[in-house]
Amino acid sequence: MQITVTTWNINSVRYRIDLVAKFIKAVRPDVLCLQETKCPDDAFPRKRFKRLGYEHIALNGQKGYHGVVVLSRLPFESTAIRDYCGKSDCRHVAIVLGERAGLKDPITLHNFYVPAGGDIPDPAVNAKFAHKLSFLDEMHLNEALRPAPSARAIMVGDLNVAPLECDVWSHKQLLSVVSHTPIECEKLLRLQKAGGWVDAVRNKVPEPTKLFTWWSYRSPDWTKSDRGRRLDHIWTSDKLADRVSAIGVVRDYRSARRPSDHVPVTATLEL
DNA sequence: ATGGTCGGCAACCGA
Repeated sequence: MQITVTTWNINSVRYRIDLVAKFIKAVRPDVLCLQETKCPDDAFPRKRFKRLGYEHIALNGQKGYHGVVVLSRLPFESTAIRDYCGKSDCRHVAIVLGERAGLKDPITLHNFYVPAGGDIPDPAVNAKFAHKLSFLDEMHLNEALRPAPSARAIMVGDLNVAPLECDVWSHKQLLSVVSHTPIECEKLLRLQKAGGWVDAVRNKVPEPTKLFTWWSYRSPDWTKSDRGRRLDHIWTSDKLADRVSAIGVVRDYRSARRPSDHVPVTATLEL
């Protein structure tokens, strides 16, 4: 049995619903995890996704900001939402795929949207950066994000950190740019290690090959200089690490009409 | 060195 999982920061699911539909028709992932849906749950385009084959939907959205969702062709056993940093700002949703999806051994899947952190990389003067660091600390300490060595789990999302030198267009020029500062890279890699997570994307596209999933809107032509960053991630628990057979990053979606600034990242698992 | 662009939602916020 094969399962494909996609993560994509869509920057308004309603504004970009046709682009998502196009991606679905081309790739047909079993599980589609979106971030920055910017959509209250009661306004979420459920019917459109059901028609596209995604009958099972785990929502955590709100008006205007942030928001995450897991859309699944496979039925799941349960869903969970957790608040971070004492805020109900819709940055996490989890599901468990189990018997109903045809899996004897269940898989827990977490979908995250880590705070971007603002512009100034100093928590003393920038509350947004302080929030981001606290969020990463809470992820580090959360027992639910430390699966047992025998457990099957997946973590995806816009983690808003490009932790490796080859995850950014220029390591030196981005050392003091939020998303690639040493403190956030260390915190992300620390929680990855503490949870026993394996970077599924880097297992397939190893260092030092550059790989990006995001290009700023503030660049007249993103293809000319290719100044991207790898902010979107797919990790698996150690138990699943050798089950990942393919990774796809579809850069073309950055060139779509009315694109998101992020592109979809897809993992194929052989179960 | 600086400013550059998005979407939501109706003046700026968050990115």
